[in-house]
Amino acid sequence: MIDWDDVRYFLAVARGGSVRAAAERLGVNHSTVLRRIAQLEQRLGAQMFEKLPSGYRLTAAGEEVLELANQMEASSHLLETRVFGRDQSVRGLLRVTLAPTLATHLIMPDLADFARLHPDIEMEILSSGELANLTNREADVAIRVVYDRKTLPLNLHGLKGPELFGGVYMSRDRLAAWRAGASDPIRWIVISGHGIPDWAREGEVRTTGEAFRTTDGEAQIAAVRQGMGITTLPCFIADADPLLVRVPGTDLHMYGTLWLLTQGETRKTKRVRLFTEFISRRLAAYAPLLAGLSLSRD
Amino acid sequence: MIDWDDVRYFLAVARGGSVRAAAERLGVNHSTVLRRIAQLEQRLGAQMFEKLPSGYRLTAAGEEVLELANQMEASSHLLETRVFGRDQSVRGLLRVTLAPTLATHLIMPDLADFARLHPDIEMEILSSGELANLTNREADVAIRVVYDRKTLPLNLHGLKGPELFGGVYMSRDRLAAWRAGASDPIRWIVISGHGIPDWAREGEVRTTGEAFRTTDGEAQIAAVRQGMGITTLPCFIADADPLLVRVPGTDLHMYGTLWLLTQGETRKTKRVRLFTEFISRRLAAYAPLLAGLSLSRD
DNA sequence: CATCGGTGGTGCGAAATCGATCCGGCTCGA
DNA sequence: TCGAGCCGGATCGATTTCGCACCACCGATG
Repeated sequence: MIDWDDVRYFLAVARGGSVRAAAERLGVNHSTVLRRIAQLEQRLGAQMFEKLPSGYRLTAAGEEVLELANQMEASSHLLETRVFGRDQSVRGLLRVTLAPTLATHLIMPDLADFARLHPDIEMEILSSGELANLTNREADVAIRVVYDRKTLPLNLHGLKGPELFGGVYMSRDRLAAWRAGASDPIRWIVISGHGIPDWAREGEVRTTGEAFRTTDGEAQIAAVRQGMGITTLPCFIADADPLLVRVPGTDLHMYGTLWLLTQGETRKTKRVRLFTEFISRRLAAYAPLLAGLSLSRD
Repeated sequence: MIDWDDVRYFLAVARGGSVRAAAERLGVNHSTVLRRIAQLEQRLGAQMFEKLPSGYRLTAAGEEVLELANQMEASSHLLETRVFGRDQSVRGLLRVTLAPTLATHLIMPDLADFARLHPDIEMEILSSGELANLTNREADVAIRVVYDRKTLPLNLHGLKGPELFGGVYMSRDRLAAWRAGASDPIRWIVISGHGIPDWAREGEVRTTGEAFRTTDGEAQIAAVRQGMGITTLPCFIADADPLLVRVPGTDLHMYGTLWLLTQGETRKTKRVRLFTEFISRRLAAYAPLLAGLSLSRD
């Protein structure tokens, strides 16, 4: 096997026309160039230069080598430019994964702010349903709601965020109608696969009929806004929605805790550190909202 | 400027999955690999591997490097083969890879003849189990048994040889004992991982008990010679063995076709042409033996 | 629980590489 | 004609690199 670095010396000689010129360009002693060219020729079993008194001149074989050496150089340059300082510099790609509801209802404005603040960071938001795998480097940072701290993967580094509370909600108009004595059925709205938590059944308003099942959270919100019935929602979504009110007689309940998760080596990069610091400050500011304590308008 | 040879080390680690595996593949000490990877990462200013207890794993930056390192390797291989292809002298190295059974039981005498005929050609026979990679120039010529022509690599040049047949064999003494009424169990002898082909089950002699499994072909032959039972073997091996006979009532079956494979530029060299012409003549002469038609002694 | 085979990491002495220097040959122009 | 300024090549001591022998760690295994 040839020493790839010898090809670099070969290129310098082919371009400089002499061993000494190549040595100067490479910043090494000319005897080093001499030895490495000799080594390359010996390993390839071919003469690539005519050793003239006026310098080194490419042979026919050398011309062919030159072509492929140029290819190697091109790849090497691409390699360097693409990756050089990738970790230290701000410039580069940052992938963030989070739950869709968090993205659309809460922190998308903050992501936008961050992107505006750091135009060199190419951002990719992965909020497509299921959890991305940090260990496989599908994402660099994950923002997750964790119900039980013990379920956190041990190989990830976690930064604890504020706690997230949920409540029982219904349409403001529907509640008014119910108070006025309307007898239309009020149904439970649930996402398929999920049940109705016990703590949500204690309100004054009684439901009737079968549950109304939706496929995802957005449809669930739409349904409750249309006055379809009662559902449980995170406070930060429902409290911010003027069409929704908490069902009288119900309490809040903790959904879980927000965690910023990063992984191994990627945590050390500048981009990831910038993002985690930024977003954790923003999350901290959201703490009252997330806890359901910001009912200024009600 | 990075040391281009470090990229070669990088490739080995990326493929081997660990520093030690890469070191073995490169034929150097693992601490050397460790140092050169560290040097490359430092010069590029980026982490290319996560240093896990289970080994080195590519980071996102490493994935990008890998792509371009592969390009460099491709150019390097082309460079080597191109130069080698220009070499028209008889003197030099010629590497041939073939299946171990072919080497030991059939064409080693022919390789010896060729070596005697061309003392200036330094020969290297690679018959260590797995297929050598011609594209990486691990070998110049490959002699392979090909079961399906479609599986031939498209980038290689193939010269078709004779067809290879196999049969069902057992020990001559064992068959005589069976005919005399001996009731000792006769077992199937198979190489671990291989099954018993349907076409081999049709003979007069019935097997009993569990299969007898061996790790390689040589052990298989030794077992059948000891009268352990019945097995399938290429005709050119078994017909040449006076201790073995075909099981009555069984037919021959085609194993595949012998192919002489050469690669790109190396095909043009004098040494390779000399060898392929020589060995294909010898193989053609073996055609009856390989087809199982030379039972002069039975 | 001990063991065993795998991993990455670390000093240290040996070995290979490099750099400085000198030498001879060639060319070209004063 | 002769010396300046190139060139490649050889030698030798300094420097870097490498291989070896360890260590700690982890996971599987008996």
